[in-house]
Amino acid sequence: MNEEPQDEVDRLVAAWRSERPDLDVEPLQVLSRVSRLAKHLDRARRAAFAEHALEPWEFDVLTALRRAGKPYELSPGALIRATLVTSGTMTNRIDRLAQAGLVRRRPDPEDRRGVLVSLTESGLARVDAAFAGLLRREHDLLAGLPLTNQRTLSALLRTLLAPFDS
Amino acid sequence: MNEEPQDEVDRLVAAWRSERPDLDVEPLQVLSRVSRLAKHLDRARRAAFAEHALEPWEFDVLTALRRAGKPYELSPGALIRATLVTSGTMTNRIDRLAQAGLVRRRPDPEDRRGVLVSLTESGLARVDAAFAGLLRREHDLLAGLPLTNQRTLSALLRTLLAPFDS
DNA sequence: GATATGTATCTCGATGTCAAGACAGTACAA
DNA sequence: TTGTACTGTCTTGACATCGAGATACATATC
Repeated sequence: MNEEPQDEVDRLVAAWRSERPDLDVEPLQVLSRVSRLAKHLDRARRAAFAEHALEPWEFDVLTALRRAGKPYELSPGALIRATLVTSGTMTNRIDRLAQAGLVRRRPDPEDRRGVLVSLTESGLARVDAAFAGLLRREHDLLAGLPLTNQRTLSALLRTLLAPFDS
Repeated sequence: MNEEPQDEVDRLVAAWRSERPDLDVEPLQVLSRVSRLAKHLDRARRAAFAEHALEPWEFDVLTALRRAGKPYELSPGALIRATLVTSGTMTNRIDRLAQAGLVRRRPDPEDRRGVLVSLTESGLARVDAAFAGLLRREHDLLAGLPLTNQRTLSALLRTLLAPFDS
């Protein structure tokens, strides 16, 4: 009845069952895997971006702008919502991206509290190259999973994610 | 044919399809959801641990020791492998946990390079309380998903995770 | 048993993040 | 139109992390 452990979470769950047989540790099967997989993905992404001399945080901001479409311009507030970081972090990120010549800041003509951040030519080129590279790598990571299974997986994850994004 | 977006990733994918129709962004359906969900989970965990005055990093180390079973003792190296952090980070974590009276350090009698870290009484009590609280919350997060679906989900995630943990 | 290579842990400096709060500007109700 | 609450951005200080390197000890090879 007992299967061989196939990943670290199988081992982790088995250890808990042995130490705390009174607890229902079933939730870990899903949620610990999500956390651990995300950690591994972070590392893989870091490696992918290194080829384009980009940090993951730089990529996050640049892609948000890229997705916005021409003129590739968003407010810091919109960038905050897109990247799930705090305002202090975003100010710092924009500063450094501007310093690196990848984005530009200008006052919002409609709201004098506001600022608009846009991609430079160089920022656009860099993010497009890095994104293509990332997709190649991510495609490889998923190679072991047939497309039908990928669809099932993303549908289930969407159910879990929806309450947060509502 | 076009469904309503149900989470942030649906919107993100739609934006990419519109901006870069030449690219196959299907991998994002799975992998972006994993990353974003992990980020939300981190926050939820942080909130759960706050009730027990524990930080997530403290919990990570303490649970690794707890799972080891009596005498709740592991080397820093084993803790590093269990938590996916670097050695510098782990030294720092152990220092602070020892300061807080939650773990104890002693020289490894078998290997004079080595050290063994173990839970104190107080550390054991804290981690057991926090773990029970975490499971309650995680159970609630998964409440929307029938157990069969949870099983499917964890099996698919395991397939993705296995190569990393080999 | 001497030398070389590997392993376990710690130290240190740089960095990115967060939380809290400051400040300027906007929106709306009285 | 004045007050009050709210919004958008930035500033600051504390903090956890990482990466590189240092140190001490262990193991393998000759």
